[in-house]
Amino acid sequence: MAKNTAQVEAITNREVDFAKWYTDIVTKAELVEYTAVRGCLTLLPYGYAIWENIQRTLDGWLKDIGHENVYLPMFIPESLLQKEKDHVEGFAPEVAWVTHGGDAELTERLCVRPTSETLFCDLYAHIIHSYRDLPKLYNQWCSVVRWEKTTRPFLRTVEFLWQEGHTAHATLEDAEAETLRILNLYAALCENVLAIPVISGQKTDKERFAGAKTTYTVEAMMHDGKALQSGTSHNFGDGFARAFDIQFSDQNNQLQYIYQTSWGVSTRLIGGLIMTHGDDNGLVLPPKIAPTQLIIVPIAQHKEGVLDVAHTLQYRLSDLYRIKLDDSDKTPGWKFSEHEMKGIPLRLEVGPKDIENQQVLLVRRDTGEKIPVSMDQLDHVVPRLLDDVQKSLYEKARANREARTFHADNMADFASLLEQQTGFIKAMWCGDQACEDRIREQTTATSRCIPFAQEQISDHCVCCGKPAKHMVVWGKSY
RNA sequence: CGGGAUGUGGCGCAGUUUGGUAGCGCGCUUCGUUCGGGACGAAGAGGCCGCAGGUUCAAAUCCUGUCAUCCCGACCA
Repeated sequence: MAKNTAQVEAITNREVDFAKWYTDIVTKAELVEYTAVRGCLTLLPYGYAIWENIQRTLDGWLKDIGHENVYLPMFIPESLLQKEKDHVEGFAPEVAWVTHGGDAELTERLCVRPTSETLFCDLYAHIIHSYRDLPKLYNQWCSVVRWEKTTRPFLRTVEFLWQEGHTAHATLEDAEAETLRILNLYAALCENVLAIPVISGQKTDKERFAGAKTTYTVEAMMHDGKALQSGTSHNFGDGFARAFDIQFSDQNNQLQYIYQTSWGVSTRLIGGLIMTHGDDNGLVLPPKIAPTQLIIVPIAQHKEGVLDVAHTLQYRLSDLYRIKLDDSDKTPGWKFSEHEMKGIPLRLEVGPKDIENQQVLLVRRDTGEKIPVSMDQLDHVVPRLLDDVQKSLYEKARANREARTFHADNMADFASLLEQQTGFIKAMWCGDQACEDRIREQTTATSRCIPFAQEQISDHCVCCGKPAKHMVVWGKSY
């Protein structure tokens, strides 16, 4: 069936200009509104609702495995930020400073938190004294500020919402287990809820978090083949503990440094959702995260009985699903396009003819497939379709990633593969940062991660030819 | 931070070259007719032309500065 051209022209074609398409979606789907401050966006109700769903899901999971939420200040005294050398070097260039309170200049300037490691360390130094105080499994939902030079909605903004978990443990092994436990949680969030396939692995030293011993990551591939770092989990070892002097007495009354982790996901995940599933008609949301899972569009709603039936259906289904009825006075065609732009997974059309036949028309957002369903079958069909949309979106994204993932055994192949198309390159690496730097210079690709699922592509480094240590996934990133 | 582009009713744009006091489409309001893929008609409302200086009798238009947005780099856990 031919699509009406008006709606196709409404947003930039995805294959023609992916960046423009993306910014069209974030505004036209009413996710964000630009503000007077560069890089700071208003999250509109629909965008914020997606975040609330992500938040609700992850927050529940974290609490299930013993984490507690806290809230620490948004200001960090300069002296505190300075305590861990690598950390401050990593963040100092992009922090915002508060220098005045009212008219009075502060004796010590305060930075607006770019992340809260230093505050958590300060806290832990105060409240951890004994092995009985461990572990501490704290999480914070907040916003942070990083004075980024270039910004893009959701992907990189000056202020953004996130959760940051900060945990303290008695041993390195406990910290490592926590780091990986959270990484798995992030992978599950991405794959099972957001339908975004990810590659779990370890960051190279070059890409590691400032002050961390080890950084793990879940890396996703967007529709255009670029990588999106979707969540990170860091094992700090006892580095911060030594810098902040956080010690506890163990069972043998010996003073020991604590071992710490930190981990976070942010509203960047919403950018991931858009760029993974969206199409030329707008956003496409997986049912598990969609603020509205099914939209009811009455046809000829002014006619006797139509709205009554629509309301009855809404009432009947709304116990189990997030449902809305659009009884505004727009035309049906307008509503179809609008709710497609918003990515609502299922549409239910009901009009006079349907009522006569005791049926409705269900339309899938992901495929456009139209499915007539008799009203008494709805309770069975809707959950099955929502489940199928969820799975299809994941499979489609996975297939795209596989189609854009290549192996390279030498630099010529590496470069020419990336010239032909954007995607992931799996290639062996010797572990030397000089090779990592050279690859970036020659191809603009960076190491995304050293996947846990290693493959033996060859036995030598793709760059220098020396014996290889790891298979690394490389790609251009957001 | 470097290179490029763009800022004109809510949105998208024309007008800038050649200075003369702002226009189109969509959207918005009201009424009527419509309603299974962004309906139609009629009547309305809405703009110190991003901001600040300057040149001029006169600036959306010329000059300087500045801010913002987008693209490409650099930077970025």
